[in-house]
Amino acid sequence: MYTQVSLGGMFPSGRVNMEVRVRYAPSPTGLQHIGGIRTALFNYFFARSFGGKFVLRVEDTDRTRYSDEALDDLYGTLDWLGIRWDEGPVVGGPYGPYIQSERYEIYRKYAQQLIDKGMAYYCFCSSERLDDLRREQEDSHSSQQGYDRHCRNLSKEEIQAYLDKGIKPVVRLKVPEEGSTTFHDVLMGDITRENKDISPDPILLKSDGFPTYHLANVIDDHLMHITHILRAQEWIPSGPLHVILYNAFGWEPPVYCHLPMVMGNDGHKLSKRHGSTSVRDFRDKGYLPEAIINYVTLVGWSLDGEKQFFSKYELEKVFSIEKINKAPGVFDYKKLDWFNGQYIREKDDKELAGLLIPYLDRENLLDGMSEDEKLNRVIAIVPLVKDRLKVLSDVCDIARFIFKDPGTPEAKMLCAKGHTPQQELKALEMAYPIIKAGLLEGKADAAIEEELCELAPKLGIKVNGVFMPIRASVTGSQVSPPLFDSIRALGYDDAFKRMERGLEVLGSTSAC
RNA sequence: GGUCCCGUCGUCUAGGGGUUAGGACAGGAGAUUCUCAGUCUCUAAACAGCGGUUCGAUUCCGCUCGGGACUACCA
Repeated sequence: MYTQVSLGGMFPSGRVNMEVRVRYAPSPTGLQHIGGIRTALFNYFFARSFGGKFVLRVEDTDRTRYSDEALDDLYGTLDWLGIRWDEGPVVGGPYGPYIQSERYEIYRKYAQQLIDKGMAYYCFCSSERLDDLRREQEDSHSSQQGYDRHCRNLSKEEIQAYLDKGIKPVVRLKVPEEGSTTFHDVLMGDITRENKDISPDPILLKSDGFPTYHLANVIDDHLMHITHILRAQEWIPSGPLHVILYNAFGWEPPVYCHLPMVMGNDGHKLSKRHGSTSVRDFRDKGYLPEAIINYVTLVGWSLDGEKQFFSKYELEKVFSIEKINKAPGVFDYKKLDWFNGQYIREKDDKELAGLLIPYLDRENLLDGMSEDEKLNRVIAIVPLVKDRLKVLSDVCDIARFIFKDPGTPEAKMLCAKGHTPQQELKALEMAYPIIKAGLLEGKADAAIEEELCELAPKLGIKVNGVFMPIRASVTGSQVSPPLFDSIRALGYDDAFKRMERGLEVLGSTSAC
């Protein structure tokens, strides 16, 4: 036995030198899902790591669920993530069109080919009959599931009779009733299924003339010279079916690699009820593409279990299919938050300011400022917020007090934990002149801070009790960025006015 | 119901016939500190179970159990 680099199972017919061509083929029926985008990423990285081609194909053969918005979202999302496709809609390519609805005639032609070969047939069953059949099977717990092959052996005359009646047929695949079908999966190994357990004669061409996924995907993958199919594990059950189709056409199937699914914390397929699932949602909340890419590729894949930060560029080099995990993975929102925070902290102030402005704008906090003013003001506050952001939109809550008067605070708000309004009134009365004078004289923060701290023992309260009434007066909140920085960001005049207002509130309060 | 896939800390994972089973997030404790973050240190936490094979299994095999997917004129 010789040892050899075993890329064997990874290439069709063991051809190791061929160009890798993969595709991401979503259907534009909704916003791009985190799970879908992970499939796109895996395909993209796999292609890049082999210097191959990443093809985008739009599977819009279900015209009832199609939406323009979904298509825009697909392009917008990939663009935002920085995932460019080598061939596909917009950019074109040698095997187009890349939008399935524009390939209508192609599918009809190949379906006819199968009919001519006797490997597919017309079916005239009404959807009512099919519904009844399904219901019957369910009620009787029949082991026989699916279509009963009613039209499988219609004579020429019978077919013509139906056609004459104007009934629009569907085309069904003749799945062999005997034997078994095996396909190879890079991760899973060989997967075999008895032919009798394969969906009995699935529809290839719908009555509207459009193909179903099964037909379209096989034809397109072949015509587009796709070498590897990386798709979600939910497709495993139809793997043998697709192989039967390839065989029926006399084509060689590509190499399969079924990706583990992305689940919610309850172990079910990630869906809306678990939280945000569309990339657009994450983008709106202020997640960075770097964080999404990094985290999402880490569910179901890891390099060595140690390294956890990966740029897109690195992944294009280092991604490998054999390191994909077989087991489904739970999408951890908290961990995404952590990654996002890490990437936010890596930004320089100017870039981060540019990212933050749209969020501040969205809440009208920058009204009346020119673009230059906005940039300068926001750059100035970035140091205060940077460490406190999990998502970009957090900036609004953290920095709102700088741009908008929080209004007269409640007395309770002004009191540190365990301190009475009387104590806090005294504290603020004494602290205010110190801080005002200190700031105006340009004293060092540390010096002012020391003076304020010395107040605490004199008043018999905690240091926190000295700072809280100031903080809460100025920011309208018990949590804020560091006090002196906050005051400077706001401006002395406003800050002093708010402290005076705090004094009034405490002065007119007896208890809280 | 049938078919298929999966099974290491709560979560993402590394590892693999003999290891103190490693890392990260989340959790807990502490340090820093004007609050909140951030940062640093420490800590708790796993091989689903049962049978084999073997000198030795978490690792290989089988079964059980658990979880999931599919079972559309949707993809």
